[in-house]
Amino acid sequence: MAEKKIPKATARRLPLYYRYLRFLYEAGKERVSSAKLSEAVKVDSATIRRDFSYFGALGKRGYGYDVEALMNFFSKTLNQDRLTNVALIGVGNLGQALLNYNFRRNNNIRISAGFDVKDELIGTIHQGVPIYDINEMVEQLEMQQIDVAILTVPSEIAQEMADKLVKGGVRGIMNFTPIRVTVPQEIRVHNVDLTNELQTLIYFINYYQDFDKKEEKETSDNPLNDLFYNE
Amino acid sequence: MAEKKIPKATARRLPLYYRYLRFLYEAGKERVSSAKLSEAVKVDSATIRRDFSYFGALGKRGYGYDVEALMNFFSKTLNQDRLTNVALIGVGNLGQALLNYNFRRNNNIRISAGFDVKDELIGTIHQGVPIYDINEMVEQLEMQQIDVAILTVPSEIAQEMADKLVKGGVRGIMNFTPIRVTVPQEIRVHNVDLTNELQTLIYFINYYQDFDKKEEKETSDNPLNDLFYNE
DNA sequence: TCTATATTGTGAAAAATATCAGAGGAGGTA
DNA sequence: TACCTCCTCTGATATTTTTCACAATATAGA
Ligand SMILES: NC(=O)c1ccc[n+]([C@@H]2O[C@H](COP(=O)([O-])OP(=O)(O)OC[C@H]3O[C@@H](n4cnc5c(N)ncnc54)[C@H](O)[C@@H]3O)[C@@H](O)[C@H]2O)c1
Ligand SMILES: NC(=O)c1ccc[n+]([C@@H]2O[C@H](COP(=O)([O-])OP(=O)(O)OC[C@H]3O[C@@H](n4cnc5c(N)ncnc54)[C@H](O)[C@@H]3O)[C@@H](O)[C@H]2O)c1
Repeated sequence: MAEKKIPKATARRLPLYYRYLRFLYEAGKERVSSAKLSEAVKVDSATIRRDFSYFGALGKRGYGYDVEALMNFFSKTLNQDRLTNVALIGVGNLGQALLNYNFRRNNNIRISAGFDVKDELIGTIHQGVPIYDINEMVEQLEMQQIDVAILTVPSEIAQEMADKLVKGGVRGIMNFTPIRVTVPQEIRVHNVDLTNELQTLIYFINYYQDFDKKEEKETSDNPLNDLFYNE
Repeated sequence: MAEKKIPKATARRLPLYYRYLRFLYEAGKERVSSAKLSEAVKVDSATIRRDFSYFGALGKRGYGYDVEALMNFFSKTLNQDRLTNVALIGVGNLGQALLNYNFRRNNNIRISAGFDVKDELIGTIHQGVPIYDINEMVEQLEMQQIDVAILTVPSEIAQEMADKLVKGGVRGIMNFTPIRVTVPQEIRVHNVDLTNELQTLIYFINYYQDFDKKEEKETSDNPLNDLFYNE
């Protein structure tokens, strides 16, 4: 919290930079330029330099950035040294996929508890993660001091579950349901709206197709990967 | 499509508006104001009005918007009347979750073919969707005239698969791998980077506590308006 | 040491997006 | 009809984000 204001757009790209720096480090690379980084993450090199500059002068003119140092810097910035336990609410289709994956490649994120209503799930252990009765959720969240949750329940009960999460002291929710839940302002919700994402993609390819016919040139200077993340 | 330039930020919100309009319509509502819509989708009402205005004057002063008319308008705009077939590349953890879901609530999107290398999957039918050998992909994509693909393969082969998708004539890719693939400029890629998303969320709750975000409405008396979100 | 080369860091400008605020139209009421 | 309330539409403005472009400077090599 010591940093000054880091623009949100920048914050969203940090994990991306970090991931690639780790890759470079593991590949034995010692230095990297913003131009090289740009190729890999598909973000304009000027944007990368600007992003880095919010954290001070991390590079050397005429040289670039030291991979290990930069990686370590972002590791700290992104709390890579501290494990964040995450709760999974709704161990269905999507929930199980996430559970199996469990962010394996990251040392700092781990789903540590699942919650569901299904009897056949309650009490079992999936991938080393215990599944609890949803009725024990508030209690368990508090006991285990979990402050991030992934919401993968049917949309009908999304708001109800969000309320419970808040009661359980959660501070961040990654919401996969199509419902925009209402929570107190200090709670952050990131919506991952896959249907929306796909529909937008379809809209874009049709929109740009028609656009091409009319204004030939438009696409040529259009950077193609605008990272969509969903705000 | 006769529209002039629709801002990308606006385009990304269209499916959200459409979804809620459908909901209102099914609930028998005839009219809706930007303020009411704003509560549900958690987008500032001025932004909503501005978004709509790019498509012309869709509402009436002092009245609001006619739910059915607006819904139908967006239905056309979003190609809801035409089915878009989507290919699923990599029928693993995540792929199967998506396949089971298959965007059921949407009449215009359907995963119509899956591709994988696993012998036990090839030739089978999941949820009515045939799974083909990955080696037949280019051929099948062309034959079935598929132009959108969901990429859920191991990251190591993400680029290779993207190249094949391009060869198969796909115009849009929803990429779940952490790799930013390189494709010709006319191909659109939407990256859904779940790990990034979660790490960003954690970064936000640690560093942004509550700055930004203004006040929020905790209650909604209208049972229709249990639809909400944040950010 | 000097020079050529590479590449950062950052003011300034541009572009994109969000928000404010008020004129004015629409509908309801008496 | 007169009047009140609601709420869109939009010009103006604010904010955020991206990009340009170049002086500054570190390194490598002669
Ligand atoms: N699966 C996808 O590909 C996909 C895509 C887009 C959006 N979504 C959204 O993600 C959410 C989950 O989707 P899914 O396909 O995994 O659904 P699912 O039905 O497979 O899983 C939901 C899980 O929640 C559990 N559940 C039901 N009621 C509960 C309760 N009261 N408390 C706790 N758990 C409860 C169910 O037992 C089930 O295990 C849905 O809101 C869906 O709209 C999913
Ligand atoms: N599962 C998650 O929750 C999750 C979260 C974040 C990111 N991801 C990313 O999504 C992608 C898929 O994840 P997953 O968990 O579903 O992995 P997975 O291993 O379960 O599934 C991958 C599938 O791709 C198939 N495959 C392998 N090689 C192939 C080839 N050459 N051609 C065609 N198919 C091939 C495999 O047979 C398997 O069915 C990965 O890149 C992963 O990093 C997944």
